[in-house]
Amino acid sequence: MQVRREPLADQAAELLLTRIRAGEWQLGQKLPGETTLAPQLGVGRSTLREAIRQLAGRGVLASRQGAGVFVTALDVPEDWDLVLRRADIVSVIEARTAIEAEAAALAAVRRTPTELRAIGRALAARARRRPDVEEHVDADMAFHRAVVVAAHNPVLVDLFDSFVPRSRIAMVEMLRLGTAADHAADHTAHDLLHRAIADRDADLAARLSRTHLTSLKESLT
Amino acid sequence: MQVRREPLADQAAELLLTRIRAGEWQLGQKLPGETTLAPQLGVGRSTLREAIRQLAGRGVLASRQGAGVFVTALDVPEDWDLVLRRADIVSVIEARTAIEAEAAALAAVRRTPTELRAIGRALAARARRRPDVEEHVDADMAFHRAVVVAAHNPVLVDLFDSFVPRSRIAMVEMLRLGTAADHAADHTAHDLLHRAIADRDADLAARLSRTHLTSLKESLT
DNA sequence: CGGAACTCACTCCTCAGACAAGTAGATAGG
DNA sequence: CCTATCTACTTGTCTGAGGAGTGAGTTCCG
Repeated sequence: MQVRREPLADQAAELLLTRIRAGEWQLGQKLPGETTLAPQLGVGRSTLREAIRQLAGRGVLASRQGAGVFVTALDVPEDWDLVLRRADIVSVIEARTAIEAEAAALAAVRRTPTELRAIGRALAARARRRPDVEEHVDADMAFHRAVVVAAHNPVLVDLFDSFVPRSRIAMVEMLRLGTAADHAADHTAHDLLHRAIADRDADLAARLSRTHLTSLKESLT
Repeated sequence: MQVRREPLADQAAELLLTRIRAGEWQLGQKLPGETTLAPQLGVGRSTLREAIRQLAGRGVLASRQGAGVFVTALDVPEDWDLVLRRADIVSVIEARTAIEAEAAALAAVRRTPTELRAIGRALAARARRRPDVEEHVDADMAFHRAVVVAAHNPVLVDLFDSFVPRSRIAMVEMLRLGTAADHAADHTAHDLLHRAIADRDADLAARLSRTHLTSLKESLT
């Protein structure tokens, strides 16, 4: 576990948010002035201002020149996509593992012939070599999505879709940074998953999904 | 309507957002440096920094010291809770199965002694008979949540929490409509899960979670 | 030739100080 | 009592300086 050095402004924002949630300042009330609050938190005034801006962007605070900074909401409608974007990539991959393994098992049982064909087409598209990294990642995502769609569960599909942006960024980065991508082994793994779903082998499909994503996780740490 | 003088930082943030949405910088790409962008927008560096912080709070931008400022999203999207409320309860339970089975396996590996004790306490509280159906459901949810928390993965916790309201409604309904609830068998199933996590048996923990939720799903159809 | 260690330019991060602009309560005058 | 002004306090903006992390190019060694 790496000790990530978080910017002071972010720390200050989090600290403020906890104090707001704790009820230190009621809704609509004014916070202490910047010149009071900054030394109290042990940061410079500009740093505190950046923290306030950050919370303002999230809708928690609002400042009025000459008057002060006011609390506009105590309960942040914790936007789900925001959580994902901020989250550690390892946590995201683990959640993806849960979703996709389950979906693969369900897909093996429920897939229609049409969906099976769609998975096969996505697999073929994925196998084509591309010079552009992003295109390859997109093709990979399309294959995985086809599997999830075949599970006939809209909740799982929505979950998968919400994971895509965050995973995409991480995978593009990983491939760009020359992490040795064993294309051949990668392709056989996907091919096996395709066949397991074709054979209606739910257990194998889940296992294959799991091992594939686990190795992805390990290559990211 | 009076000409409301908007702070420069807010104007800069809006301007940046429109340029991002216009596709001037792709998703995941780096923005020009502060020293370049500030004069270009006609504002000071600190003002630009506050604008960036504001967008960071909204999840559109993310800055990494030494590297630059990157686009993390082009738009802030839909409401997740709405999707769940509309969804079929079977789909929700299936998604819960995916999440909780994975979480149970991780919890078996990662749980601290404190967390194990918390799970035990939740189990004891759950065992106490209650006249009120809702209280029993809440106690059950608390137990399952304790397991997910022990998995040390904030994404899984948030996912679980988002499933709670919908699941709760369904379970209360089910218990009210006299669906034979075998309390004794139910309790032993939860007790076994507790022990599997105590014994660090990840495989067993996952299997127990899965069978428990599967039977719940079948009793709902 | 290949890879590891180093250098260095570039980036964001933080602080301090100064002044401008706006607000709201206190105050003085009608 | 009402109004206009004053004034202390607040946020807004800019500048300049130095600290710290990143990543690409370079050098050095086996």
